[in-house]
Amino acid sequence: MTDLMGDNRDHELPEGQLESFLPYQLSIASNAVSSLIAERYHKRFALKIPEWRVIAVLGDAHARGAALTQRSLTAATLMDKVAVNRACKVLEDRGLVARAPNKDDGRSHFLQLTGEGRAIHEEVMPLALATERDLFADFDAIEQQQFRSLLKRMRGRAANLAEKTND
Amino acid sequence: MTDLMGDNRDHELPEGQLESFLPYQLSIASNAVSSLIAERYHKRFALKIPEWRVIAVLGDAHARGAALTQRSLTAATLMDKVAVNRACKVLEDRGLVARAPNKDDGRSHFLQLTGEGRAIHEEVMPLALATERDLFADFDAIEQQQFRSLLKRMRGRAANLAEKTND
DNA sequence: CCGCTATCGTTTCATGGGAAACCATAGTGA
DNA sequence: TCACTATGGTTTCCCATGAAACGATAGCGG
Repeated sequence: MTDLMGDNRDHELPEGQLESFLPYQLSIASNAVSSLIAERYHKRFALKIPEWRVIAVLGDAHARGAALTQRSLTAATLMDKVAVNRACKVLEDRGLVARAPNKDDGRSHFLQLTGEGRAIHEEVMPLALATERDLFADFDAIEQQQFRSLLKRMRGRAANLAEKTND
Repeated sequence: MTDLMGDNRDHELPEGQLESFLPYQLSIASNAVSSLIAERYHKRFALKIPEWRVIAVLGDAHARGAALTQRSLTAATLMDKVAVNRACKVLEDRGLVARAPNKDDGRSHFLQLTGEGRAIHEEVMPLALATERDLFADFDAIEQQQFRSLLKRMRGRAANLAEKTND
């Protein structure tokens, strides 16, 4: 029973409950994926994930002819308003987004991609999609759809439980 | 009530690509779950997730009559060695973990739960499992298994891609 | 018009967590 | 035995992140 003291070769894989605990599995999977993404974007475009998200949303908005405030970016990306603000500032300094005055509300501006910003967007999205394809390489179509669906349900479930617990 | 005057095209829900981008879905799902867990543990036991993980692994080790070094905890939890060290220090200060000298290696110690630590472990694990059940409440057995399996494959895939990219 | 409150955006502050530096001990080869 | 390197653990430093405080403007009710 206490053989470990004598033979203290602590081999890996404790095979404990932690390994099979879902939030743990979810967390490490998410971390692994996020790290991969962050590394690729940083390496090729010097963009962090929050900045990339803003570009993705603004690019999409531009395609629909819309301009967004930071507020709507916050809603669209599910990021903190501070994170959005910082990302926008960085992108503005790099000349990838421009602010236009909002005549209806002096507190905010409308943000949109500049020409250069759109060029980056055009380059960045294929990399995103390629990475997604890489990740899904050994998933068939049904598994992909299931995975997305399960993630969405899990997220809704967690949010639901949180708001109940939260007093 | 904050319905911003019709002209304002502010409420467009992100019909965009971001919503359907897998790493995004994974990230927000993971965040939602982690937040829920963190809140519950913090509220009831004043434990943070790293500390909880260490307790889980040490409790499991104890059940097998094993004592672990920080090194093996690092391997078992996939956390940074600094994170492990900090968690251990906190748990030691709270009297939940004790260090025993490692006669074979003067640099490290064997860590194990104290009586009080085991008591916490006994309380904490049911909460973990209950939370997991809550999260899986509307998943049937097959979906649960699929979800775990898909997460594991995705994680392996990401790790694999990362090590290739990284030079 | 005048307060009062709510909201957008920005700045400031505190905290968490990782990278790298550091110390002590172990292992190795001459 | 004596260097030299490797490793477990600890400390230090830095950056990312979110909460709270803040300033400015908007909206609302007198």
